[in-house]
Amino acid sequence: MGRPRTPLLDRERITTTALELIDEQGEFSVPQIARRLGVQTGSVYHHVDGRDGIVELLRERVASAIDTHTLSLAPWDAALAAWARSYRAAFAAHPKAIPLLTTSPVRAPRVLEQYERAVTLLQDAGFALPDVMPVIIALENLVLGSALDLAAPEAMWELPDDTTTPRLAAALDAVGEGRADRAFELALDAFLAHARALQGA
Amino acid sequence: MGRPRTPLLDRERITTTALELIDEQGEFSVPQIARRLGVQTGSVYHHVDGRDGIVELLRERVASAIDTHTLSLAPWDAALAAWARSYRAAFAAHPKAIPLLTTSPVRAPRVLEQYERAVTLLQDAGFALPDVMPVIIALENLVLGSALDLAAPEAMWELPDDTTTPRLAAALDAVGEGRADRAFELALDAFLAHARALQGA
DNA sequence: ACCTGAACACCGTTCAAGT
DNA sequence: ACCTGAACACCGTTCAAGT
Repeated sequence: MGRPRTPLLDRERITTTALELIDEQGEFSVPQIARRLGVQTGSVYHHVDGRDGIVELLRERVASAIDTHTLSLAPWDAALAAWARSYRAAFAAHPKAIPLLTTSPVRAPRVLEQYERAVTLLQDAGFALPDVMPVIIALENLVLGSALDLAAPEAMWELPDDTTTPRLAAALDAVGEGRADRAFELALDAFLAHARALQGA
Repeated sequence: MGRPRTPLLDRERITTTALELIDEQGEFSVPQIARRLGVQTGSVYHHVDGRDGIVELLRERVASAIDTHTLSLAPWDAALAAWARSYRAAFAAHPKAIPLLTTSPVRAPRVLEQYERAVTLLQDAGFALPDVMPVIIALENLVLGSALDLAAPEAMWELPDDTTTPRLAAALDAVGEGRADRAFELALDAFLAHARALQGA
């Protein structure tokens, strides 16, 4: 067949298809993507830096849903809280992708820019320079840890047998639905209170 | 050859070999394990419930390093703090295994028992039942999020170009070595302070 | 019960050949 | 530059055959 008049593939469509596959089945493979797009497996490699490259594109795609406007809010603690919620919501929109995206470092420029702005926010708010990154990383840990919890909703705490862990079962029953959300909000509250204390010192 | 007088394989050695492979290269495969143990690939399946079963064994192995004695400490907040540190340290001992272990639910009895004890600890300390699980899950999120940060040490924040994110680069320089540890301790402090406040209410 | 040896479907990646 | 078609090494899993 050779080169088509107009390209059959592009990074955009490859990323979209990969995300669809993940949303449906929790996984994706290069042959699966090619099949959906009616193309040979090898063709995908002309647009993308291997399977890892596709994961990187997914990271950027998911992160693009984070509302960067949040970092312009005032005061600074409201900005941080809104950013964290939006960050978590972006990942929560694709729960099955979370394991894939949280395991390797952030390189996407779009994401790094957000960290740059967060640093500025905290410096302007009067945080000591050595405190800035620990605060941001602690918040990120909180978001990602909570996102992991979201990734395995009920399964995460599906007990094999109530009789071996009766207290755990009772405690789980007492929380019910918004379990993951409540844990996140609790941790976020804790974090913000501590950050405020740190700002003064 | 048929059945040997004394078994060539057991779950213990399979788990150990898988963990060795992960520590060395960040991955493992069933054929690799078999090769190291001088055995055919298929033989492994006589002792283990597939590749996923090996991951489950790894989860239990790593979790077995958590010091359960910590949950007997007093007062309750000291117990929680020590438990969290030991939990994190157990994962930190095998950083390359973290992505594999944090992505799926906890089923190992050994781990569930610890949660049972944590529930008891908090109930005895006077926490309202609906508050118990959010507190524990928030702490777990903190531990796992921080463990993920440990999994990709320098790589996590290796900036491609200081000029595009100068403030981020400066803030990172200002923290240096104990970056991940400081973020964890900061988040843990925040969490404990908030938990103490919650206990009264 | 436990191991071999072979098989199967699937994967990631590369590459000459075509336009 | 972009796609095909075929190839390669590797993977997870199963299973008859042997002891």
